[in-house]
Amino acid sequence: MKSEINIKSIAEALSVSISTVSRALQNNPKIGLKTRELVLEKAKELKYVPNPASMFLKGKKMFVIGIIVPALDEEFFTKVINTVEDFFEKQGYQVFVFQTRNDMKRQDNALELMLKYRVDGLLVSLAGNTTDYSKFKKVEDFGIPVVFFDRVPRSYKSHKIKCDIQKGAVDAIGFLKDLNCKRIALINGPSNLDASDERLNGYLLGLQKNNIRSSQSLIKSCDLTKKSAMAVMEEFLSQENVPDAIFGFNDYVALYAMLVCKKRGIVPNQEIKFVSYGNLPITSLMSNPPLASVEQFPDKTGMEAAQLLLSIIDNKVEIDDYREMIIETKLVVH
Amino acid sequence: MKSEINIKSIAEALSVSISTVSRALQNNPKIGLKTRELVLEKAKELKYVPNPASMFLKGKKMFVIGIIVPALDEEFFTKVINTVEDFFEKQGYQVFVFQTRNDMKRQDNALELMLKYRVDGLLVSLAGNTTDYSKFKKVEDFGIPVVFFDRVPRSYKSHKIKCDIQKGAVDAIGFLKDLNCKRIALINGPSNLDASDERLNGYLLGLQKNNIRSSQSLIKSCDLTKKSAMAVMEEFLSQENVPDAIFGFNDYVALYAMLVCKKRGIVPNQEIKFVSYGNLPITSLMSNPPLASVEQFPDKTGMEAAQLLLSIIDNKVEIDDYREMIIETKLVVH
DNA sequence: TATTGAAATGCAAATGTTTGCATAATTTTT
DNA sequence: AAAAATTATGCAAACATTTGCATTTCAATA
Repeated sequence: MKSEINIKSIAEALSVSISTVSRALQNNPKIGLKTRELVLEKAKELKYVPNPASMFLKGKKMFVIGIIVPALDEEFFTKVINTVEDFFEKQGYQVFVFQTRNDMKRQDNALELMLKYRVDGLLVSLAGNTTDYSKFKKVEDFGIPVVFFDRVPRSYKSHKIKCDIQKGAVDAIGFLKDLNCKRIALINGPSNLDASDERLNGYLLGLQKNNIRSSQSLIKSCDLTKKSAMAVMEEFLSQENVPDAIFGFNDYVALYAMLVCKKRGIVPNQEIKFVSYGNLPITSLMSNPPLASVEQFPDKTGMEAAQLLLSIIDNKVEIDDYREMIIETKLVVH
Repeated sequence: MKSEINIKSIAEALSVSISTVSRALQNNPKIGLKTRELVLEKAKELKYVPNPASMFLKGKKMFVIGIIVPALDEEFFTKVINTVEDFFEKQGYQVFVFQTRNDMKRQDNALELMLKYRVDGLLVSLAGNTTDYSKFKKVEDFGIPVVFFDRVPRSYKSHKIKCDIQKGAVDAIGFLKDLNCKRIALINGPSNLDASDERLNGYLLGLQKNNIRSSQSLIKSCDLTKKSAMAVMEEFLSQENVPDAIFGFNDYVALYAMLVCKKRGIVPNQEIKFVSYGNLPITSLMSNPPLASVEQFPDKTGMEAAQLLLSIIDNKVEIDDYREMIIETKLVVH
């Protein structure tokens, strides 16, 4: 009901055939210059907007990429998005964004939308509570390639670009050991995240390598919200075995934990040292950022994921020739 | 070429007519229960995905809303996005996001995409360098309603939800006056932004109301990047007339300016007081946040914009019965 | 002038789905 | 048992555009 101008309207207004109009609009050289100009002019005059239906009917490419992230208010993801956009724009694609806010239902809806809009490819960082991958299967069965990045599925077979979380953890623990920390606590993320598992493993491995005894009382999880992270920190400060270092799931968690210290008059990074993941620019605004943070290179992650996706779209890599890539991490000391 | 499964495949597989399949998939009660179940089962088995072409051909609603913002890494916009999503999800719509990164060309591309995908409505916060509104005209002529929020066009007629920037500035200056500040500097945004004009006007009005003489040397602009904001602050500190207060375009600008102070050993908010716009949660993580910040209520902005857009979509408000709304601001002292 | 060749344009089929109308099958009523 | 009412299914047109093939138009050549 929106606009009733179609190529037929233009054809009638100019007394030419529909095919002539169609070809003129595509700048087909078979159409004479005069006719072509007339058509283009009339199209503008009538405010013609092509109906995408035929694109879908004829199975044409849409030149659109979808990117699904857990959250838009995490700097890591916006950095990835920017890189992906820059890359695909150069290739003539547009990128649109969808956030799941860590909800699988929203994620599934997003996948249906991508299917409906026939995107040419999909980059995904998983919602935290993803338990069922059938929608991803559906998308891929349909022929739309999916590349996971950062928060990648544990067992589901697919293309994956992830960073070496474990090595980052080992480095971080080593750094704290050198500062003579002995009671290093981990504020981890939710247990259903693969990323949490890897942090825990890296943390334990790091302790082991540095001959530090691990303790159940120094390992706690939060759901990554401010409230939850602060509550966990309160627990640490209230218990008998008070940590002398905090290893945060990411910079935000560390910053939230620091807030609790400040509230209690404890100056961060003195009695209690902080390290975390992300090395996000936001920390550069703080007077007391974490002493060190594991850089995860969102630019590189985004670039690798985008390049892999394009290769699959261009049939240079088979859609089911699943590739995995590990992005190196680096502990950055501030 | 992606998937060749259509309702015809299902119809043939079950030896029923295409119309029966179509109706069964729509849960049309005219179709017998057994048939319906058979069809649904077969559809799943064959991994049928409906072709959106017919939606477009028949002019059906897509139940999709687009939202275009200048940047995803500004907390204000992600908050608006969250609110808009929550609202529209309840109404059965999906929301997809596009960022322009303050580039009009990207914005125009995004508008073409919205047209191509036939979104039911559009929420837009303008790219900084928007000079030409013809693409917006095109979208609206086509019948897709557009509601601008926060960064709204100055002269282009449209639906607009914006906040009372000027009053915020006057309040902020009053606050600084009470702290005995006499040389209040403004670090404004780029001059092509309407939001910059309003801040300047509010700033000047505030000075006037408080009997403070304005000075050209206390007004500078940056392009909102960290580098640019810090450069401006350097200038202020190097010039003869050193400010005793900084009024920042937003919290980020103020935080960047504070970094310069710290680098020079000046403790922020002592010799030089800071106030800004946004009252963003991020400032709560700082040990020295701006003394006060003008809250712009992203939730309210998003909600009002979403509600207005829905009213237009539902034909409760005519698309060209342009509404404007001013969201009150509030100076929040930390 | 007739013939050839090229350029410009038109016809009609094809694409996937919905839907009003028609028909067929079944059940209910007389 | 026949007629009427109900239920289930099918036919075919409609939607906007593209495109292979056919046709027309016109200019150039023989």
